[in-house]
Amino acid sequence: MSLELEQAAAQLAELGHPTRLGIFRILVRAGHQGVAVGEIQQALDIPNSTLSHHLSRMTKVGLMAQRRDGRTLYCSLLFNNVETLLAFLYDECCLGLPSASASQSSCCD
Amino acid sequence: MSLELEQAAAQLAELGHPTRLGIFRILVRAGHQGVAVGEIQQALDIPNSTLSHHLSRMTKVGLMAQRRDGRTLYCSLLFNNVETLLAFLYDECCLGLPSASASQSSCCD
DNA sequence: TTGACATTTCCATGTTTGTAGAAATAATAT
DNA sequence: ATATTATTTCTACAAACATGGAAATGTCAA
Repeated sequence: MSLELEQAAAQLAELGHPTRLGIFRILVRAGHQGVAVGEIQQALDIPNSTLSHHLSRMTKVGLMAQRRDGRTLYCSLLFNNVETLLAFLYDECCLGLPSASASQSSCCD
Repeated sequence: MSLELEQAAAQLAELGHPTRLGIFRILVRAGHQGVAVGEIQQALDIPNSTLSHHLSRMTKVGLMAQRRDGRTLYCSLLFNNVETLLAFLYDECCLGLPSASASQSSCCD
């Protein structure tokens, strides 16, 4: 089983949790500058230890990164990696089809 | 937390497992006609009960469906639902950005 | 150098998952 | 009826995960 697939699966597994998908959503909207952990906590209203656990998981698989500024930590999405992941899925979905390039503009009908 | 997000998270969680992502890959390539369970088993070389477990999970969240023809069961991707899922992610990623529509052609740089 | 703030690490606990052998079910052929 | 093929359900168990309280860490301000 390819490393690429293992990597994609690991990242998808992290996105596959309501709270973390919610975090993802917030991070996307925040753009490259990122959001403070505390801001995420306020938005989602969950205990700090629980949030921290989810953030560290997402960081571990390369979905986001953290950078400290004074006493607040900013989280920001690793957009490159997210795009790689989505590209993987789209390749599997559309370009992966034997006849896709020739006969169809979209495989998902 | 919205139902749409819960649904997306549930489907992503299923894709977030190497074996199941491998199944997904096979199903995509098989197109609408689908693949026999036995064929998937041969391709992945895992015990029938383990495979069956993964297939039922994927079915449960609406990623695929099964249809019997004689004594073989064919599995096929629910392409509509997969596209909905990918659209959700893409919306979150690109259209979700406040300034996306105005200033950028892609958010994932 | 004490106090407040922001966040993580540690710890404990209950829940879900992944795995696979063995038995059961379904469909077909002889 | 019986055997064969195809697949699921049952069962059990270890490993991983999710949750959150409490204590620890890092940073700044007075």
